[in-house]
Amino acid sequence: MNDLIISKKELILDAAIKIFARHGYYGSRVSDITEEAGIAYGLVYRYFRSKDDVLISIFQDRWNRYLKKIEQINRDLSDPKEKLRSIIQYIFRSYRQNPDMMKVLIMDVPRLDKFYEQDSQGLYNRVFEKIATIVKQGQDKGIFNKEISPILGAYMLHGAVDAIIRQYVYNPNELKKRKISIRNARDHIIDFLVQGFSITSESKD
Amino acid sequence: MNDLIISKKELILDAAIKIFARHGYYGSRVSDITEEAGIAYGLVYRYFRSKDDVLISIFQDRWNRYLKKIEQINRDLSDPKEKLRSIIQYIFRSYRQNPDMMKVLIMDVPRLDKFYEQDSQGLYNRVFEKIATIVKQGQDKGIFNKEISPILGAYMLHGAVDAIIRQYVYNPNELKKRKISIRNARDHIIDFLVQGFSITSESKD
Amino acid sequence: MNDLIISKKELILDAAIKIFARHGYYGSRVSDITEEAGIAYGLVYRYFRSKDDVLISIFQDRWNRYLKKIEQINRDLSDPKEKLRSIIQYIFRSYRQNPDMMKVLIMDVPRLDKFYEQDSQGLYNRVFEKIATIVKQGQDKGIFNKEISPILGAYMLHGAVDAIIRQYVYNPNELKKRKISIRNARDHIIDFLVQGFSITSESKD
Amino acid sequence: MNDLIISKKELILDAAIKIFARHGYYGSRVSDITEEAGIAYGLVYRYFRSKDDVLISIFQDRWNRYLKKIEQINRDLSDPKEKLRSIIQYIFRSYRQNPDMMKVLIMDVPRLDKFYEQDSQGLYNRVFEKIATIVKQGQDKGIFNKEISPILGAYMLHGAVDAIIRQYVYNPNELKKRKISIRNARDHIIDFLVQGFSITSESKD
DNA sequence: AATGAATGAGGTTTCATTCAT
DNA sequence: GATGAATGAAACCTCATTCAT
Repeated sequence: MNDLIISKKELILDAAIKIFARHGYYGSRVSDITEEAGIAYGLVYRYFRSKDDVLISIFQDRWNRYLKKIEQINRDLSDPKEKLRSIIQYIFRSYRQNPDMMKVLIMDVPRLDKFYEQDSQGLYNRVFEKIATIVKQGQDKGIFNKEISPILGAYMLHGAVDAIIRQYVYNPNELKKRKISIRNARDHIIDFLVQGFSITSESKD
Repeated sequence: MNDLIISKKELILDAAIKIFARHGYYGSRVSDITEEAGIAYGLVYRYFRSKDDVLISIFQDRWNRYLKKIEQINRDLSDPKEKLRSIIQYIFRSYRQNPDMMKVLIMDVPRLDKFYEQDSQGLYNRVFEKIATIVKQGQDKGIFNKEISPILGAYMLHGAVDAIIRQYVYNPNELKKRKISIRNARDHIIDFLVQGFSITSESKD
Repeated sequence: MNDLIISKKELILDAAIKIFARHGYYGSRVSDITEEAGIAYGLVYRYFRSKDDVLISIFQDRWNRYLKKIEQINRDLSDPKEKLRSIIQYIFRSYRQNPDMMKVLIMDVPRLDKFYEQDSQGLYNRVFEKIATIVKQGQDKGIFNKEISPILGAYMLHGAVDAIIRQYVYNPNELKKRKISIRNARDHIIDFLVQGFSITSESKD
Repeated sequence: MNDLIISKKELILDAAIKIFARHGYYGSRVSDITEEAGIAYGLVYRYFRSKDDVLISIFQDRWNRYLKKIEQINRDLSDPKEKLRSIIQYIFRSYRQNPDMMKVLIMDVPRLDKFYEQDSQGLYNRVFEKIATIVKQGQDKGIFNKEISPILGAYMLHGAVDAIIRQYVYNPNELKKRKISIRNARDHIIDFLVQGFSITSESKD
């Protein structure tokens, strides 16, 4: 029973994601959010300090889950390749389940000054460190190319994944034209990136 | 002689880059730009339709050059690996020469509604098509893995490069901590991406 | 026994005085008052019609006491000079006992629209009439200068006293610099004002 | 010709005085001011930092003139009694010429936090020091009672004058009832206050 | 009586754009 | 072309008041 009751905070956050995804953060009015949520204008300010705060909360809520997911993947799997594959799959799954959320995370969050403050950057960096650690494990195990800086690898992995998703969100025609489905794309990316990390005959030279 | 005279339009564009880089597009006022340029408040509107238009002009100016550069690389080099290497080097060189410009291109341009209108997307897509064509050449020559969609490869390449540059711009401490210089990073990326594209013993199976 | 129980109304009033004194009427939120009083947000509205009403109640509570005090002074003393002296002493004593209250009475009450409505002005004017009557008595007894309008005298007396207290409240450094204590000031004022009313060689001309 | 052109700043200030006098500072909207001035909404913010700033400017403009007037009185007259008389006359004349202005100065200015900042308090205190100096001169000349602290005298003088004017502004019925005209009042006050300062037979004892 | 979540009107300020000179 | 004063729409946030529990 209690599970059915969505907290007001959650309600606002969900509405904000929908609205931000539609018009972008700067194109969205607080009143759009409250209207979407079916609540009174001022109520947002009982749960959030400001409009900024709503956006940052979306980021933090989501990236905390992401961090936990990575930790879980770390526990459940042992092969670094599988771990990276799992992370990428998770990102794509998140996109399919809530494309609006992903849109907001990719397009709106990084525009916000507050995102670059200590608090959020800490969380942001922690995620990349975790991914870098996985790369490092692969290197130690002799699976991944030792030439690659683990942290740079983590950034590149994310950059590549984000770029693809961004195309699906904002420029889908180019991909439809070529008949590349999102699942297709995901598998390409996994192959490409995992291979990028791997030791090959060439890099063995 | 004429080359020494910077047109007013150019003057405004240069000032805008500096200002947008500093405070972001939404954090910048038109008056900030004119002040930086040392011109009258309203003059921007003689050269540009709107504030949006200024940002889009920066994008178009730059990406037209970028397109030409890729075409030149295409003419001058024949090895697809070398071509991609050259493109990546060009992007990093551009960043080193004008980091503000790159900041604006990565952070502000893609977050502007107008960027997703026909006009700009045409230019944007043309660049990615060119890069995709290079990947295709590599595949036809038996150098690149045929499994990879050329267009996805192009997006990933750019996404990875952008992600790294974004870290240098917004989160440099993490990279300084690890003593990874920008040139270092560039070479890592080149190795990683070019290998990602390449046929390897593994992908040959 | 009942005397020890402070009614909720009283509790709110005391909290309001503290809060209004600190931030001024317009700078104080109803929630500040309830927080200070340690009661629920909405409870103020069970005891008062509005925020205005709280301030007006402070005024009325206090000025009713003040009126009674003046009446008592009128009964207990006979010399008009002594009466005025007593009134001034009472005001200063009130200030010393509850400076916050005086701050509110001097600064907030007279700047509230509602204060100028019939209801409060009646009480306000009754006090000044009482003081004017004392001046009149002095004139009739040949002690006070008949040239002075009693009501104007009453206003001036209060204006002078209020001005001094206001300085102690808002600009105490100027008085500290000159080492004038509040009791000092009180005695000066009494002398000055009582003399102002008195018949002198000059005014006898 | 130039004299006929009122600067925009002046225009706004005049409108603000009218509006503040009518509804009080907190009851006045910036749009009321611009409407009264017949100008665009945002123009206020080209000439003033904020609504606060408009009110403070009124105070500073006026009190700077007041200070100059006192200085002029100081130069032109020699008898301290005459000087005080002149100051009081000046205040009453100001009131008659622009009652709205006086209303604002008495009722709105002292409510404003900014008024208590260094800048405005400096000006405020300088005026009182000047008046105190005149009292001191009178004491040195053997005309004024040495018992009175000059600065307290200055405060009392102003407090008494302000109190009377306030009654004319907000509570005129009480004075009309008693048929006391404003000029009447002025002369009473002058007599009362100047006598308050003077050496009398009584204070000579 | 007590609580505090919910309401929503209202006002300040910002700033892109226009326009008279 | 150049200037910068003028315009006014737009939106965030506050907070007095109400109301369901």
